[in-house]
Amino acid sequence: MASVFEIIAEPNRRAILSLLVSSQQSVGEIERQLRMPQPTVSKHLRVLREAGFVESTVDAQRRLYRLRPEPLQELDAWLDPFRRFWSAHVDALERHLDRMDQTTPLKRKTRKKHR
Amino acid sequence: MASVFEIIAEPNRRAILSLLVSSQQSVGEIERQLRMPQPTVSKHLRVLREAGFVESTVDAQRRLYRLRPEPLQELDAWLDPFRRFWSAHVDALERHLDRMDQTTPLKRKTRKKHR
DNA sequence: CACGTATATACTTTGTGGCGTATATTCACA
DNA sequence: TGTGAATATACGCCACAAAGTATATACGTG
Repeated sequence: MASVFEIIAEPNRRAILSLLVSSQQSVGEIERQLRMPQPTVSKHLRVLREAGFVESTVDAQRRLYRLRPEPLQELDAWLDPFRRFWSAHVDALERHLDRMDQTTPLKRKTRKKHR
Repeated sequence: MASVFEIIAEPNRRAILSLLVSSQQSVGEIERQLRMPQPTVSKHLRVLREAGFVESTVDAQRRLYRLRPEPLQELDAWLDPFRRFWSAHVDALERHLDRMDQTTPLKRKTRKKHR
């Protein structure tokens, strides 16, 4: 399992990531909050760790897992060209509507600029 | 196959999406540019279409596929809390380095504000 | 209306990932 | 040092998705 995309394709892993966004958690805490069996949690954490999504520190018998930003930033970067695509689309739509404003000056709400 | 995440987990599908970001393409054009067998292209396009990533119009025997923004915007929205997380981290790091600047006024390059 | 092109679909096979169950490891503490 | 808690790992099983091959469908053109 290589890519960022395959890692986050698994719902339980996404749940774990979302849980860790607020603060670090031990395996047991994750297990309880997400109601999933302990081996499942450990196995997914292993995958996440090896892919760089999380890191852990030892606290006696507990391991505290916390988020690392890099892999999700990579995903964010992948989205970039698509963002350009859809903002271009919004622009085109707005130009279209503005043209309609000129041709048919009716009771239309004032067009607001985006961003 | 339900979620946006599972859809984009497949490398060939990501390749198709990246190809369509510039402009719409027929199945044959995709087939040639990505060097993948025609049934493979058609099957992935089916998945992408049913998940709302692409739409097609008929041009005689050809079908022209183009991108639709919604599903990837959904992914973008999912990333939101994580963006807050890592920008908080950059802030903390900067505060830390700024503090070091005060305590050890050495030959450090001038700290630049981000964003 | 026969033929070639473009695309979609059906069927089978194969590889892989996730889960459950059991067990190993590590640590604190009595 | 033995016992229980917390976590990790090993193994077997099953579901599912991707790919390949073959075939069907739709359309334009001679």
